[in-house]
Amino acid sequence: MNHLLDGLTPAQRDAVCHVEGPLLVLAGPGSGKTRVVTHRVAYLLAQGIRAGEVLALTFTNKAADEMKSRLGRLVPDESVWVSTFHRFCARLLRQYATIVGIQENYTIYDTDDSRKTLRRVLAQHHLDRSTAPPETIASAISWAKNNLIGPDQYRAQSGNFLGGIVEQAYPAYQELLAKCNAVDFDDLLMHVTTLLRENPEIRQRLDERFRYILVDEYQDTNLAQYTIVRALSVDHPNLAVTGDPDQAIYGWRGANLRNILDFDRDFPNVRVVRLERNYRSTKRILEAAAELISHNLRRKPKDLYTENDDGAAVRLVRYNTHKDEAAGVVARIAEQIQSGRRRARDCAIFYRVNALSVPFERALAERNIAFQMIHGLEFFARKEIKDVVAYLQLIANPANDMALLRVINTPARGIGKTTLERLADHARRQGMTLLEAARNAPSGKVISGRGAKSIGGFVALFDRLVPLSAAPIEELLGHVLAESGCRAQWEQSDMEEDQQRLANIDELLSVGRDFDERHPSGGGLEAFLEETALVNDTDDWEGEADRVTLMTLHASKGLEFPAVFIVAAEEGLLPHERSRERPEQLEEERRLMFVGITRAQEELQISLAQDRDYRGRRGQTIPSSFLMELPRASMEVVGFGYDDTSSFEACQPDVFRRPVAATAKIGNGLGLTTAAELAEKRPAAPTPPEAFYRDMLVRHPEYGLGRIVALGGAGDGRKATVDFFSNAGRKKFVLKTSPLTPVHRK
DNA sequence: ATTGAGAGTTTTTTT
DNA sequence: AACTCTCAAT
Repeated sequence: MNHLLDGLTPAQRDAVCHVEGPLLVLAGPGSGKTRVVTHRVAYLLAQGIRAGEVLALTFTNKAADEMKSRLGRLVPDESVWVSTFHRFCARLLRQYATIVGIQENYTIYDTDDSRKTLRRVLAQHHLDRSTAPPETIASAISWAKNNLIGPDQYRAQSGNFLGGIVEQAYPAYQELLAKCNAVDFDDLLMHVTTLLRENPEIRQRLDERFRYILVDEYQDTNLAQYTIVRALSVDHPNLAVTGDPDQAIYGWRGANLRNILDFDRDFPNVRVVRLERNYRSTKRILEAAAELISHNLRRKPKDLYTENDDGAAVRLVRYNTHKDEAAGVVARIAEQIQSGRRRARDCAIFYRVNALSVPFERALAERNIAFQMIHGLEFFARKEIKDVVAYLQLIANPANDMALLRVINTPARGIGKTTLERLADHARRQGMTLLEAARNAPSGKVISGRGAKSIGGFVALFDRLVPLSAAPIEELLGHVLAESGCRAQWEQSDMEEDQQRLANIDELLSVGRDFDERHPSGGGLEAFLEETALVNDTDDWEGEADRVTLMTLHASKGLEFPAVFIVAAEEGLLPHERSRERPEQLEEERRLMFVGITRAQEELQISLAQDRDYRGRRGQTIPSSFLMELPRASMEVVGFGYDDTSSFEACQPDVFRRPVAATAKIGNGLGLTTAAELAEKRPAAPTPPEAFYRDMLVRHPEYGLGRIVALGGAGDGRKATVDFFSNAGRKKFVLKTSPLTPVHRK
């Protein structure tokens, strides 16, 4: 057992050796938290506690996988249940579904399905023309669920317009979910809290079963998660939570900082361990982080320190334009790679919003530096994947109307909008599911003869697939692809897009095969669907690949890199404009920057551009107010008029003038591209919109070569539709402002 | 039933 | 700038 304690500090050892009773580990960034948690689990097991009594909960699959693999190395023969909150709840509900009023074969709706369900509800109640966008209503419902306010309990404040709509929409939405035998992500948590609250004997049994519970990133828990964890720690209050209030960045998703701040009030006998020594960053970097976060008022002060070297000064750089910023950052990265001092994988670029990645992607591509982005379309959110998975969902849960709507005319079977509306009408009047309605679709009267025939064909297809539901997943998928005609449709097409779809489908087949291999005795369709619903591919960021990483500040939590570049530190972006109304939100933005800074091990640069194109508009920027809160005296400040700190203040909001001399200084001896170099690279005069014609070959800096297949509009509004030869597919551009250039053949 | 043009939207994100 | 959705025209 001694090896578990080797090399630990006294504080870390305290936490690891804590067995009975509540434990709060306040762990600063880079303080070896994961190590402490895994060693503690191993220690518990060494004390004779059975692995089955231990439950470790995380927020993300990535964190769960990380913990699992580190535990696997420490105690190879034991298997502790490590899971995300949602997966844990999904499992429990599979077992206790009927008690909370759903059936065991329930479907988990992702954001997309849940949004569609809500739209349907709004349309039915004629609320869809209200001024409240579905997005807003959805987040209000989500907020209510996370705060355990049920559909019948929701009451709008008088005079609150949005609240009034939500009060109507929420119960109707919930009813429609129930009818489809479906739950959304928030329901997974809310149903479990109901289960535990209304069934004391079940609660007690589970409390007994999970005697030792660990929760990671406790500062990000919302009321529902808090309630679940508390309910399971009544008779056996061996609850160990780890977290850092300064890294709470999910307040906008319902996380409640009070959960961690008041933990000692909930569990009076709590043992509190503080891990404040940082093993990750240089002194200079940690200093900057500490100074910044000290401006938050709503926090428990803490002493961050490190025995690491001073390291290089943190750099604060202002560039002329966003393009200069991208070129400058990338030039610096390129220089480090070329000189052999770093590898691409050592460098990361963080930004506040995804849209800011574009200039960096282009600059990296231009220099042929490999990069990976954590972003965008998740694998299981792609249309073709969702379509095929929807067939499986419908087989598993025939009440799932959303799945039926998705597949009934995919591929096209001549079942149009009118036919569907009548079918839905019929279903609603008869109180049936859409599938039931389709089965006895009254030909002639309600639905046209042709429509009824198509519907009949679909029902027959469904009936052919159902008997195969117990087959291995890969085989079932194969049948679905063949019988539905999806595969044939894509195979016959010569569109690049459809070829890409086939490739994605192959990927899905291999996911199925992998599942089959892991569940040789037949894991069950439901288990497979649960897995796909609760996974997304943000999780498979490859830490191993030798590539520069681009990601949002949010995504950076939990990671570390030798060299970090935080870009676009401008008012309105960081802090984001939508967070300026309330002081708590501003503090959260500050924490977000704190998280970003503390990812850096050796080198940190924070930058901004004086002029930035954003959302199609060009404008002058204002330096982030957070820059004023950094220890500038010990930093290297570049590009703020004169390269010294005193003039920094002159760049604050009211003054924008930039002496011409400063332009040259940006690149001076700092490994950055000089202004002159940048000017050379700037493209020649743009091609006028009229010069483009049909079938013309064009080049896009990101998507590569393509052919114009359609043109529309005139003058500045002239648009072109381009088919790219790469797998970017077909895209549309406003010619006046697009980066498209004609390709001239010799 | 498919296509096109126009309008409106655009934080962060797990699950 | 670019995406998504909606409505109208073919």
